[in-house]
Amino acid sequence: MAISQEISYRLERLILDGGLAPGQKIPSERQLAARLSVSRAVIREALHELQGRGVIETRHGKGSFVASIVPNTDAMGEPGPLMHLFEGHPRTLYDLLEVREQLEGQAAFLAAQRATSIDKHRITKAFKALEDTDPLSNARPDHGFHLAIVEASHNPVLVHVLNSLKNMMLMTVQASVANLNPREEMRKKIVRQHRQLYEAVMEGKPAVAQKVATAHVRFVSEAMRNMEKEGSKVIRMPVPGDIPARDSLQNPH
Amino acid sequence: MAISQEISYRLERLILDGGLAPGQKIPSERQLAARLSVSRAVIREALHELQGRGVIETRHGKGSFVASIVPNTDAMGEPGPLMHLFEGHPRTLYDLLEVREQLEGQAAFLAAQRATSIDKHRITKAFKALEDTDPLSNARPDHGFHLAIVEASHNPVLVHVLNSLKNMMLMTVQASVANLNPREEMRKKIVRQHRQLYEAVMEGKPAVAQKVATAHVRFVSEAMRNMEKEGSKVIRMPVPGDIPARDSLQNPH
DNA sequence: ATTAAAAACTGGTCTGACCAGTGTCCAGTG
DNA sequence: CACTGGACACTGGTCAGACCAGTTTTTAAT
Repeated sequence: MAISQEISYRLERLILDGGLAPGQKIPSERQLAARLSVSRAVIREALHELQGRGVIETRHGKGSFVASIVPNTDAMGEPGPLMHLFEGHPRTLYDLLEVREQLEGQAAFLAAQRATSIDKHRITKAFKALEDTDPLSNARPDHGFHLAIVEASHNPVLVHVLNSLKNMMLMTVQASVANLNPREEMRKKIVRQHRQLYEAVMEGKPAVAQKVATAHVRFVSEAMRNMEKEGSKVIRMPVPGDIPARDSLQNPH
Repeated sequence: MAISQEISYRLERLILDGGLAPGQKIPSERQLAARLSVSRAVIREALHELQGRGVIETRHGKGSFVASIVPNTDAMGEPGPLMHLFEGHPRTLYDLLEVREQLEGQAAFLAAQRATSIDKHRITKAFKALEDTDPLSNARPDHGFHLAIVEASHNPVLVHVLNSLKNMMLMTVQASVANLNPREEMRKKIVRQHRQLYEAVMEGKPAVAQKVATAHVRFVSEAMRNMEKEGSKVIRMPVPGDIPARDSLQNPH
């Protein structure tokens, strides 16, 4: 194996095993090169590898620093090996929505087909909560409504996959409702879509439910696209310097 | 932003957006350096970054190659977040196929819509391998054919999700082809379905491709259901120490 | 035609130089 | 005295050319 890779592994293990804390500065390239008796080039290559892996961040004139490790582990679903796809690639968001469009439609279809009276009760409850809520803070009800429908599909695999996708979205996007609702026309359209979806599921019309749900996701997706064109930042990228405050631990002056 | 990062970004977008297909060779470092008017060093740094991100693989003396998207990263021994769903619930297999039906259809749709000439070449190659193979041992070609189509969709999220589902299936089911092919009528039907799918994708008929792919999965699913009724064991419970070859995706050599 | 050596690729490493940001520290200024 | 400015000593970023080490292709001898 190449030297640069051995070094990148050694450094990564050093970091992950706790030898170096997030935000902490890594020795300079020249120091590492001297210390490990290799050229500066291989050090730089090793560091770039770690950089690509998100383990460190490098700032011109300052040095390289251990990146804050993904704060996962919370009750939410796995951060996933997919996360790296997002870094700097807004397009992936739309890939994601493209898939969601399909699955959300299927969920609606199955829900309309299989929902039991208990499911329907839950869906109704969630729907009313959605209607009664202040548009400004209705991210949670919105989620709850869709979740109720997905669960009514009685397909655990579907539930899991959609849940994963949603978690991935939450990590990259400001909640869509929070972005879209402020615009009155859009808000009204979304409310109508929700109502149509609700009714189709309750009345047991799978084909209609699927169509409405698919259209709903597509609508949201395109709305985001437009907003992006208008300059609003939809994607939230990891920005250097976004890893603040930890430096204070480090520089004793 | 540093030049090396701009380059790595450009290359990655090129790859994800379909300019370069998995397994394909990337121009040599010296060529890239000359073409982009930068030193070889920055090219190497950019490539190391992509390497760290798992986008490419480099082999001494041969060159750098686009990695099969979503190869592993979480691989090796991970039981997987979903595995617990299966324990003692054969039904989940059909839930899984239900979802796959939808996604495989979408993949076919997108592939028919977006496949580049390179994609088409790979698909054709996989298809011919499928036709030329002894039905008894054609689990791999079958997999390769479907994978080629999915990757031609140029939606990394879709690739990842389907790959996850497929891994789950491999852990629970004897490869469907191995079960189904012995029955001559079924084998013929499946071969015809494959051919239809192939032609629809190659001729750029998204709607047809989607329909055929969906029908194909459904057919396999129902065939399994029937076999189960007849007493054949389809489900294979996960056994410790089983964890079969996840590397099934890895290509090029 | 077969085979073995040679040449022409590929990536991997080294060296030493210079450019470009950042922070420090000290002299000269008000 | 406080303050500003600039030299200087860091940091990473880029460049050039050389050579080593695998791989493939071409060539030449059998």
